[in-house]
Amino acid sequence: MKKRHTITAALPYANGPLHIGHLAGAYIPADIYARYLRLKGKDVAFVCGSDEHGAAIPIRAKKEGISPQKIIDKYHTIIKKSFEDFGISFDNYARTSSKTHHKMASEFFNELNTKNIFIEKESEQLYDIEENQFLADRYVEGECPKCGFEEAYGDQCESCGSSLNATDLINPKSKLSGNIPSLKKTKHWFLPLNNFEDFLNKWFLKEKKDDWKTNVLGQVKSWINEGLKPRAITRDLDWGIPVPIKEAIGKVLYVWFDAPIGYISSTIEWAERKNIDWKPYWQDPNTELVHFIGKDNIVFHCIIFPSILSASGKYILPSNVPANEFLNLEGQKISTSKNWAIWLHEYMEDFPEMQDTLRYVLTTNAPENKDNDFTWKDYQAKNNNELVAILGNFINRVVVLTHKYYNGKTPEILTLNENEKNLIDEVYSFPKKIGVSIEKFKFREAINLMIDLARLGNKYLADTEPWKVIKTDESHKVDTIMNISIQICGVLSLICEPFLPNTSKKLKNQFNIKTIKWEDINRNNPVISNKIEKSNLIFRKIEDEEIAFQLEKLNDSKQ
RNA sequence: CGCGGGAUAGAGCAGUAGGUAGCUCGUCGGGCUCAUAACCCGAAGGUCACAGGUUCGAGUCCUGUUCCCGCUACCA
Repeated sequence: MKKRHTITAALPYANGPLHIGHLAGAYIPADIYARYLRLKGKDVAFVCGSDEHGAAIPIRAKKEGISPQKIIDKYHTIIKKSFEDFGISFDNYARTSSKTHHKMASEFFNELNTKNIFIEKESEQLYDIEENQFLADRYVEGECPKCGFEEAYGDQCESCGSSLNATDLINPKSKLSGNIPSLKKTKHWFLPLNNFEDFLNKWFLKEKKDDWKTNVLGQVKSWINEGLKPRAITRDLDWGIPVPIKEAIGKVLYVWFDAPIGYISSTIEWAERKNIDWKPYWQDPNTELVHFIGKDNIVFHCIIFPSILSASGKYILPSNVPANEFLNLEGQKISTSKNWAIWLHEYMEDFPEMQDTLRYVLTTNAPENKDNDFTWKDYQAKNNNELVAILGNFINRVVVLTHKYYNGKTPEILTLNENEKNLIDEVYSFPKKIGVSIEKFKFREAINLMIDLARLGNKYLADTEPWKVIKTDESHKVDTIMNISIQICGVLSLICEPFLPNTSKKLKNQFNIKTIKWEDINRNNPVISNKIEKSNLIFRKIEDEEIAFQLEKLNDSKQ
């Protein structure tokens, strides 16, 4: 029985397009992991989808003067396209507005409600009489009591950053009508996380979590140690999944209650399409569940969602949550509202066919342990000095030499000396080493190893100098040199697949290599064919002007 | 304010059973010329945020301080 792996990547919120931070934080690492496991022959379900509920979407819709449905349709389409462009290989990309998801989330609520897991509490909340609607904190605007900023939200002041209660605001106004909100009683359903402290403690103590990232583990432990409180999982809002009980008319499920369930509904959609049972992917204890997220989502994936899953009793828990830190851009925080970002759909227009370059740069510079900075200059340097000069150039050298000396036909190995035997051993040790790094979620380390193999190839050519040897080559030494070099290219074409899927495809075509299982890449099974195609360069240099243009564009669009 | 993470060569990062500080890029010098002026070799460059402490010995352990990021429960 093949081991099952359920891999999730954070559901992107469908109120804006994707930027490089999204890619670096969750989607590229998740994609590398999923592709690698598939190459190992594992049974993988890699799922994601658009998160289309929550208060921010109707607010955005109102601002743009269109319906919330239009907003989510628009951004779902853009987001989905970006994932396809960048080769994020989801088995299914769903949306939380789907029927499947509404049904699943409602069932979850009902199941836990029937089991009396929730508690109900009444509280007073701001209400807009004219709109006949309760106001989520985000719907209330007013003067910040701490800094005096006049457009503070009910939950937070964007100016001074303090957390607020909507009732603290001076001169509060409804964002819907502009009216002064009044207070009205309302009832909500709460998930009493305090009842889950024992479960969470056991879960974290029983299983050794030494392999979890310190940032994730530290955060989770601190939350548990501080003591957990009940958390409201319903909202007074008209956008979302209706709370599926009679007495809760006009209320919807809190977006963070339904969103993680979206991973499950996405898996269900996929399984239905494939006509297989989805349940083992979420309920078989032998399945390994991994959530890829950014550090802002740690509490939801390590405390709240596991509590919900355990309350149901049928589900497995994540075996790891390798959350990344944040990626900054040119020294500043990426910000959608300030338009300080590199949008993926714009990148594709400016750098068509160069998605692997961005994948490469974002992987080598991934914020695995701490916040990192993306700069255009670094992007250019990594492309020109590493992808072009080391990987692309090595491939090109081998292709050119093979065509020059052998017309594109692969020569045979005659004899191997001690150095070459060792070299071949080393070449075929890379898949294993890279696999170890990927399984530890050290993607930066893994991709550097991949480039190291190209370095090894360059060094081998420099050391053996076939262009000199060929002049007096009575013993056909060059045959062996080129055969080994071609094998290195072959191995590269296979092991770069998780990181650079487009490049891998090109290389496999050029060297006539078929995809084989990761474990089968070994010296008993030389990765080689008898013919090599001539073809275009696989990477191109990026000129200074292109970088200057991007920097200018970035600064011009800043708001 | 509380909690968690981070601070290491010009830049980006590794580095815990505590034992002469590493990698990539950049810079400088040399070699090679098959290759996208690419490749290969060598060198320079760091009081490991700051201040104390434990120790024969601290980037690594302890205490305090500073700065950056996140969380702090109705933004997602």
